[in-house]
Amino acid sequence: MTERKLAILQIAQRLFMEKGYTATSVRDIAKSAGVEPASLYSHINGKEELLDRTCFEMAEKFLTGIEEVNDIYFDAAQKLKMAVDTHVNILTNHIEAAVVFQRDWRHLNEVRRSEFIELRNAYEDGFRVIVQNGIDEGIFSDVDVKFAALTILSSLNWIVEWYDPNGKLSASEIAANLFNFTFTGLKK
Amino acid sequence: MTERKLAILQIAQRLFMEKGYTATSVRDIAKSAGVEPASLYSHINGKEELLDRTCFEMAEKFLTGIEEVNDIYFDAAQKLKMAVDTHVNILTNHIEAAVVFQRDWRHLNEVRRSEFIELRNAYEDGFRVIVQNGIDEGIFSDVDVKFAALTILSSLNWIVEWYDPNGKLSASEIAANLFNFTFTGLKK
DNA sequence: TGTCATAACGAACATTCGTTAGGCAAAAAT
DNA sequence: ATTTTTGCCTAACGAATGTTCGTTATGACA
Repeated sequence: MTERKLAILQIAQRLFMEKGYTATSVRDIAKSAGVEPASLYSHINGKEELLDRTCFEMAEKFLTGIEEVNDIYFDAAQKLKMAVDTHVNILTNHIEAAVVFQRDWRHLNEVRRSEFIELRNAYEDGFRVIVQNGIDEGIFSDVDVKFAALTILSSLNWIVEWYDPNGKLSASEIAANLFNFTFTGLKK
Repeated sequence: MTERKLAILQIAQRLFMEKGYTATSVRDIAKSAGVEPASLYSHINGKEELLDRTCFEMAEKFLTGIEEVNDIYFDAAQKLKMAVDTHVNILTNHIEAAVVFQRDWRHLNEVRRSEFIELRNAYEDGFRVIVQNGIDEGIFSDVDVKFAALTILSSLNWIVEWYDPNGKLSASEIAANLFNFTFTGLKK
């Protein structure tokens, strides 16, 4: 990906975050890039490519993260800590892309949307594995695994709605708080 | 509000839920209502009215709920239980409107968006009061109040992303699970 | 010097957008 | 029985949508 193309992608992500994918026009993006609308098409295939790249690049980051955690660590408490940490880090380090990833994946075309949902399910599965591990190890209480994983992910995902890079809580503080909260909610 | 107007509003809410406010056209709504686009304007002032009503009617429901809880109950644990219960009930009983309320309030016009955010803050404040009560009563551990309230609300709000009226978990089971999880995460 | 790739341009494309105007038939109110 | 209201219609509006077109200036490389 060219430097210029990357710059355009980032501009688009910022606008998508601010106004949403559908409400952001190609002309908006062009204006922010200081270029005529038609000129964008020297770099991209179309508006949807910008959404597609954003969603799938983020999905890959998340998925790689959870796979590493489940590969490397053994103890469920450690795994949970690392998974939360990784999630919060990816999210806060790419906040614009993360917001788009969370909110606008619905506007992918049918085929890509299906693929996206599969990746998302795989990621959720990674968290279910952790919860199940904890139960098997006897350190988590015997909760509904699916529900617990979903609730943890709720807290993690909602961060995009309030995270402020200049706010008083740093990414690692947020991660620590969230691990503490979810772990206490789970442990026996 | 006329019967017909209410029907149109509900049709719009279903479509807004499925495709998002911006991606739903007046023609889509008209088609679903079995009517020509122009005919809708006998009943509504414009597309935005449908979004506006949805957002503010839901906001009022939530706000009334939390105010009642904080008025009636005394003990923080009871309050939390009732607040979670009320939230889950409003949400599951009006799932289409709830989804729109969650996702599309950003597309309100500037003035109404500000008003909406104020209501939302007031609601969050209601939860902060509960957490603070619990700390003062000595039954909750000494957490960051703002952060805790936000995390609880994350779990509650994320329900709209996965709730299935025909799923295996009923609204009251969801509420019970969520209270259990958040309460355990908070208590000393 | 001639050839090619890059990145931009202005103009235009067909389509869709939310909305308005004006009329017409049936139902409700007087 | 006459008037008014209701609910819908067809037709059209101006604006905005994503995208394609042919062209051009620039600069690297042969």
